[in-house]
Amino acid sequence: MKSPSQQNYIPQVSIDCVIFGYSEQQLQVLIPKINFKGDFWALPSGFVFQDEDIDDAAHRILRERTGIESIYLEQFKVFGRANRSSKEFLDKLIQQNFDKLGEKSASHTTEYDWFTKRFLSVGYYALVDINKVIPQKTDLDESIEWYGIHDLPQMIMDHEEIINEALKTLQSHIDEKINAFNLLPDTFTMKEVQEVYEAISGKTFVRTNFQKMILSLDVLERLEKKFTGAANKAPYLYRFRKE
Amino acid sequence: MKSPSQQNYIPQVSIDCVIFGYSEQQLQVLIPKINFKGDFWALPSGFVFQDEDIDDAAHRILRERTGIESIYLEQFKVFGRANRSSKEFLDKLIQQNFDKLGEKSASHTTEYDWFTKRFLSVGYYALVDINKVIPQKTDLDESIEWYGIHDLPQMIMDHEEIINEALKTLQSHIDEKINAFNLLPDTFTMKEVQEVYEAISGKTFVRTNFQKMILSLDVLERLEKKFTGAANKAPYLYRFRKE
DNA sequence: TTTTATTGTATATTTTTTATACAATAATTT
DNA sequence: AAATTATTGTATAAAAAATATACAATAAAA
Repeated sequence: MKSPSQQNYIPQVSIDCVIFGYSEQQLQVLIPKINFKGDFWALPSGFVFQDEDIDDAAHRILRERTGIESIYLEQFKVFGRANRSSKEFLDKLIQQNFDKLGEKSASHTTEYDWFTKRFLSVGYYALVDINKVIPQKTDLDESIEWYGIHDLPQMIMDHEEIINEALKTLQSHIDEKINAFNLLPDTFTMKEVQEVYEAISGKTFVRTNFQKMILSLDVLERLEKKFTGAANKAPYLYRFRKE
Repeated sequence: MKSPSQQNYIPQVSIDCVIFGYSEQQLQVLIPKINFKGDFWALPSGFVFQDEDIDDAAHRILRERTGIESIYLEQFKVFGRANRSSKEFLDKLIQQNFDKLGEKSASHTTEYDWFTKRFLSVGYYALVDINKVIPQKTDLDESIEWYGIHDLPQMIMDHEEIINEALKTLQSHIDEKINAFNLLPDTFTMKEVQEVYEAISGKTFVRTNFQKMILSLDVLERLEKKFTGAANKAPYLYRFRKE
């Protein structure tokens, strides 16, 4: 990742990504822990090159973080409160960066001017098959891991609010856009589909009616049965049909 | 309106407003004609001060243009294609501004540097009672007028796309947010409500069922009857109840 | 062969949506 | 003053969708 101090980015604009995965009957969010004393976590983020489409920038950032080439994402909101990045936090962060990048370019404090200013952040959410993701740490991160949506770590600034807004948007999109299947592997059982929908919406569904509803969407094709080894009937596998 | 060349704005970010009104059974959009040869129209727009909430900036811009203090608005999308402002168009526009603002600050071409760069535009849509609006022309405008959503003039850049996106968003919001009443005066008949809903959605509704649906929302209070002078029963007036 | 757990399918019930009929009203016409 | 007309408000019937319930099919274990 290139240093953000270079000037071919659009200034004072960042992209924050809420990367949703699914496992253990819960939505998961991929979150890096930033290398900064105080144990803080920040959403995967990046900047927009001067000659780059904003959607392309989001795809690029997500590719860098997940290793996935073709990723499903939706822009959902711009966060632009004047005081969204508290001054104290930024001061500390710059000091920390100063230590790390000191040799390279610490001579001019003005290089960091753009960073002390207020940022507008464009929020994107992504839906990925958690098994396909190989989380990529940057040199600003201490770690990058999946966290259950209801077990989030302490986020910087307004990043928890951004996650909550992403979730609300996903919940409202789930019916109209039929995008929840992006959270699942290529093949899956009907039960898994139901559990994903329940994890997203926070509601439970009656199995038989849920199946009828999903099949009426006419987007699934049924494959062979799945051998589970359990003492019961094997469920059919389904695949999302993209035309 | 202050000159955009001053540096206390967030650079390369603008706010574009789609101001919806309603009259003559059609959605109307308030659009200024820019003072620029070639007959071009541009959405009312503005910039964000460094210490200003982005929502506040949108409110400020709308106040400047409509004269209305408290206005209903929703942020709906960021437009950030790299080539969204064609170079040729901008070159012409700058030349034109150069003529107009020549005396003041034409000495330094660099003052206009920020303007030649690509902009990210945050789209907001507003809903207003068209009778309460007193359209305000700025010194960059030749005129500012209402246009039927289906009779738009030739818009610059991607502004027609922005209007279409605003309409799509409004259409999807109309049921969940119950905001269509912002387009009507304080009191109105049921028929007017229906016509507004039809103008927004592009669909027609059966009168009796529509009335039942609206009343079931439980947001209207019924007032006196309205004397029309016509040879028929006078309709009841309703008022939107804000609690 | 019986039991068990779970899936797939059918059907009944309830709720919501849509369609239709008609009474109430107020100004105009006769 | 009574009949006519246009439009609103209300009730009800029909259709569709959503929800609840029952049960058959399956495959492995007991």
